[in-house]
Amino acid sequence: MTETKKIIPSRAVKRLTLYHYIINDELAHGRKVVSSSRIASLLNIDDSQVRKDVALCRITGKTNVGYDALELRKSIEILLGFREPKDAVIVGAGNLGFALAKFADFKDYGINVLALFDNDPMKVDLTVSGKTIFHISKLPNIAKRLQVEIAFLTVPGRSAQKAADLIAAAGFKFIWNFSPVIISVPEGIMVRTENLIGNFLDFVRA
Amino acid sequence: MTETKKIIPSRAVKRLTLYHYIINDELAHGRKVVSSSRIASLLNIDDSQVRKDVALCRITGKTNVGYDALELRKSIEILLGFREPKDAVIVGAGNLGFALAKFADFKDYGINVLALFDNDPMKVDLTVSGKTIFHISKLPNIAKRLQVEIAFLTVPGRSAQKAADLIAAAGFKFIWNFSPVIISVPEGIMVRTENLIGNFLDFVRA
DNA sequence: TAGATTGTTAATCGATTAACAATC
DNA sequence: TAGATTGTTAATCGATTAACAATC
Repeated sequence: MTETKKIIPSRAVKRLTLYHYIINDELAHGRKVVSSSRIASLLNIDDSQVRKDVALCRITGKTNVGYDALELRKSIEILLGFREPKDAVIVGAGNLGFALAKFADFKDYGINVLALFDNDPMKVDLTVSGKTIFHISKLPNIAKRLQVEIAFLTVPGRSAQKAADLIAAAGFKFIWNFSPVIISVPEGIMVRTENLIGNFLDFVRA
Repeated sequence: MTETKKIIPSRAVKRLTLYHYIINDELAHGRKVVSSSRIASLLNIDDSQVRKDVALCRITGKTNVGYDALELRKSIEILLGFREPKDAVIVGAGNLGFALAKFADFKDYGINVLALFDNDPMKVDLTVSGKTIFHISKLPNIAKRLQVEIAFLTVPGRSAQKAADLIAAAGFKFIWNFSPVIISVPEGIMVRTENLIGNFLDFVRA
């Protein structure tokens, strides 16, 4: 097992998600058609880039008009799997964990948060957006019972590796890491580090 | 004014930030030297990529040994401007705003959060990590007084455009947008949308 | 029609990877 | 020395942009 199949380039997945944001907004404003140049100008990208990405959806637009917004939205949802919900748990019930647990938009994109975990006994049994906080020691049992493979790691950097070890031992396959630390995991487990600081620096650097 | 000068490629900035995470960890474990292959294997990238990025720092390693960890760390800090703190405020004092306000690591990377803003009167005058929450109506005054140019936008999607309008009107130059919405701003203001959902989908897509 | 927009190919651009001489 | 690592050039790869015929 070297790599997940990747028919759609990473960049395209990210852009298509942004197109989906835009189409939602266009529809909310009563616009039923959206053109490649409209999307492109909102994102400051090339319009032929948009058309190429849309081609991945296997739909066709109307010459002189643009794309049917509902049709394009639906195609993106199918292509990117918004309609095949993926379960996840959050490890670290701090503010960031709470924010992700409460993030209503996740559901629209097929991300289904089931529960939170923390090592603070004071937090255990509280609920956030209807999701229970469990003690971290329950992670292996509950993970197995719920068959969940995805963990969001929202603990402080100094605890990240230890938490990752627990997550790995509990049989998870994907760790979405929000801490500014590179964690090591056994072969076969995928880690994605959300590099907030790097993104910020790339953004504001003079 | 079309574009900020960009001597260092975006990708390199992000990778160098990750190298910094790694060097911190290596030093914490008493390792004073770090090689390109060590960094590369932790990040699953090519080792010549690492050497190329390091070359941007204008330091040289030791053949047969690697890079001096302290020297490389310092060079990255200087190159990326960690030592020239940038002030910012947070608009939206929800869980995500709180998480960013409390995120201790920001300081190490030159990100200095001064205050938070919210439209909920109940939150006004509370403090988070020593930072005061002000009513959103105070944004123009305080922004001018503090000379701050960067705003982190952490309100829900449905309020994002409205909040962005206030931020733009208050004279900010950079908006780091965490909501799943593409916001429109006047010419001359930079927006970066942190595409969490896109990143997630790119990560776990089968 | 004239004008606007798609779909797609070709050209350009930039980023990653491979290779290897130089070095200690 | 032998082995490991850097620094750098060349080769490859992939992504973006330009261009334009086809269409309504």
